Amino acid sequence: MKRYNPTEIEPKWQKFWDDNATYVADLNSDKKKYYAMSMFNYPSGAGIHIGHAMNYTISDVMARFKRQQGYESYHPVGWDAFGLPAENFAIKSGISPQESMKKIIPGYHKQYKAMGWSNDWSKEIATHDPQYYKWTQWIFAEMFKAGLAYQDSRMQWWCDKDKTVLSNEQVIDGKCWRHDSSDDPLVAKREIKQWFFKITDYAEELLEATDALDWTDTVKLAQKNWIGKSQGAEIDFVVEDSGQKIRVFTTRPDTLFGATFLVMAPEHPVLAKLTTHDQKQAVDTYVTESTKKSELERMENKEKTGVFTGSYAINPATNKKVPIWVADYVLYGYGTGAIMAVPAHDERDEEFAKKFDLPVVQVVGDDDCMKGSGKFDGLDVNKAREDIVSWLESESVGESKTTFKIRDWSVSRQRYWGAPIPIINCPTDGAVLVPNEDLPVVLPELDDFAPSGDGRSALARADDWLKVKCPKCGGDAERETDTLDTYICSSWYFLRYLDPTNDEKIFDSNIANKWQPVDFYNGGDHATAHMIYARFVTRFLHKKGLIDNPEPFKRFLFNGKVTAADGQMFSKSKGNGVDPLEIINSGYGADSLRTYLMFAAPLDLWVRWDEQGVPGTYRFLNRVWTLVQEYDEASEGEKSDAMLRTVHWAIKKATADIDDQKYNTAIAAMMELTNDLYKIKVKDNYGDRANWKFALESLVALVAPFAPHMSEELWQQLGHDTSVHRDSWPQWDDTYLASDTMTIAVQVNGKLRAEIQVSADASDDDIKSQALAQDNVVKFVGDNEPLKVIYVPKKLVNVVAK
RNA sequence: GCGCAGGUGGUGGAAUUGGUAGACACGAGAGACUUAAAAUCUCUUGGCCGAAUAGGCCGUGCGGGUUCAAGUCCCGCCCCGCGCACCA
Repeated sequence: MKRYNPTEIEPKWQKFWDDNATYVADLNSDKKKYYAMSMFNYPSGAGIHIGHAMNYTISDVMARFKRQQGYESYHPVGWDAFGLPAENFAIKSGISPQESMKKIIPGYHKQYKAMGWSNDWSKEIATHDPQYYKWTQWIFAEMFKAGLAYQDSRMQWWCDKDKTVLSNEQVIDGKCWRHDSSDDPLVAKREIKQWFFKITDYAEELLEATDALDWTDTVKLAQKNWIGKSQGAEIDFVVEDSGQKIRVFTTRPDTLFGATFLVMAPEHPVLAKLTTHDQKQAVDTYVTESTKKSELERMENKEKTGVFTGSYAINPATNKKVPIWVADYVLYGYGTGAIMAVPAHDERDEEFAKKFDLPVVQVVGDDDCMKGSGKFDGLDVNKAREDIVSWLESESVGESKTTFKIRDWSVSRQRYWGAPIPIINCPTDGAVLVPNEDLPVVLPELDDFAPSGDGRSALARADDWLKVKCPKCGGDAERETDTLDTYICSSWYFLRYLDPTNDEKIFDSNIANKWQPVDFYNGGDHATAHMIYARFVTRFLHKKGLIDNPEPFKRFLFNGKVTAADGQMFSKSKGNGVDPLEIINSGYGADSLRTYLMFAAPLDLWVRWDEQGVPGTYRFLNRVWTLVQEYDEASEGEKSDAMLRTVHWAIKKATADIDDQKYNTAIAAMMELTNDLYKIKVKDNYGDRANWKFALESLVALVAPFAPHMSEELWQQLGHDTSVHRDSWPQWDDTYLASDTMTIAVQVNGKLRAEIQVSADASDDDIKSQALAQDNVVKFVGDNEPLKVIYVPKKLVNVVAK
């Protein structure tokens, strides 16, 4: 008997699938989900593509496997794209993941090398995909034409390790998203001129559309919080003497009469103007110190700090003088960067007022009605809010205003890799778009990829590439040296996948509309950034009339991750990671690992790594294997249909569970089926060839999404010459699930006292009287007449007695 | 602080959404095979009483409640985890 040996089987089928990629991906099959799961035949799929992400090893594993498979490089779009959803797209579009991977692989390693990363794969030479860059650049160009891409100089997060700016979304706990280990530095802010996408223009509609999404509430809420809409008013305070206006944003215009001082952010541009001579030194010192502090330090220090500017403004409602302070608890990036402080009705202002002994004036009573607010006294706060805003507007000292927390998306990166921004900077014409016919702008080959040190990328040194003629005036000009955030690439790859070879346009709308939106998108760690960007770009393309549906993903599941046994995240610096390759190569194989990761817990739960887990699923796969081997060696014998009931039950259960993304219970059903078949084969010794063939084929096909290699091998052994991954999903037949008898639980006062077997067509009364006749029921009911007998059809009888 | 999701055996987790709690697996124990071990196969495994695969009592974080019936619903606590966090 042949033994189960993953080390031998897995490479064999990997090669087979590589050679027959389009054959495996069958567009016409309606077994989408099944395909989606089983398609990805790289062993790395164990860790990544079929569920729980082993978070820290993603890059390494991908790179190593790409190299094993003969690919020279990979890209984040790559691993995003290779996930479950990507397989979906690959299938829908009729191309294989391998094929799509070849399409979408811009360079990466060169930059890593430049960063001094030590991974051996960084030695590899990068390749770029001009086609993919071309359409990413085209999106930039269209955004630019629509006024949605603009350049601005502002303070921006800066990662010293990558020598690049980061978006707000890429800063996690004060650290760069790529460098977030304990030994990595905190990021700081720098003033840099860079490109932005005006995602704020879409804030309102992104927010409004969020509720209708069929996503989990947690993720929807994260999106809403990130967009962070607040309604309120902007109000002008005039500085005494100078006449300078200071505009503040508040969500509580009703408390205007209680505004007893103003607070400005240290970065506020008019601050210097209104600081008095006496206070100048104190203010300057404070501003310098607080800008030096990282935002994280500012947040950690909850103790309020601040300095008086020496100036006063007039509260437009009370006409009273209120002092103007500077304090870093006011954020320059939000609202107007200045606030009216109402210590009576705002905790933070109250804290500040207490510390610096500033006046507190109550303007809302316990009854939620206004007081001390002149003609607005007695009004309900909600009414007062409206009335005060109308009054402000009529007096031209303020207006109703809605503010969002979300900022424009910073898309410039000072990295070598990534699609170059298709802009030419001309001394006379300014920023000029590279004409469409000149796209793509391809990265030049360089020997040294380190950033140029002046805040620009390595591209600044590529003279031949850099120096060009202005498309408008023909004069000498230079290319933009920033490249685009790779998040842009991952914001639309799912659309390109549908039509990956189109040279004419970004994708064909008819094809895209046929498949969009994505039915089921499974990812990790993408509750905000990626999901908001992808929604934004899709909406933009929708507005351009390229795609009907403005939302990219119908369902989104944020899968859990595997953590170390102590619950901590895997991390390189802690050295507590688990390398999927080690497990695979130690003889258990990728199939066992994949199956374990799916079996350990529901997909959205985080699981702790358990060393015993993979041996467990290996044992299960081994049992499946053995069944097929023994069947092969057994000979014709007695007829038997003992296995059919359990087979049909398992097909039904597993199919429903997989549809529901309940992979753990689907696998449990397959294990039950296997255990049952073991018991049956002892009795009939595989005598009924036809029934056993059906049973084993069904089992193998069910297991295939989780253990694609082994199933393929067994499928061939069972006499097929087509792939198990092609239209093999078994059908169940309900007639085998019907039973002549059923088991009814019998309770007395809700406690289980007996079980009875009754025929399936027994009448309710019959069942009730049988239940009442049980010895144990009689014992507990006693002599008294039962008060009530409840029969829950096909389940239980509950006798209510005194 | 705000929000979200949870709390079930020694462990990971099941439970058709109000209907037999603990599926399946890990771990543990026993047996078969073996010179032996590993592998494999079979059985046992929530706690307590009991010879029992007779039956009983207790049991889903804690305290109350609704119901014929509560892991599931309601009220009040406690504890872990995650996300956001000086957003005016």
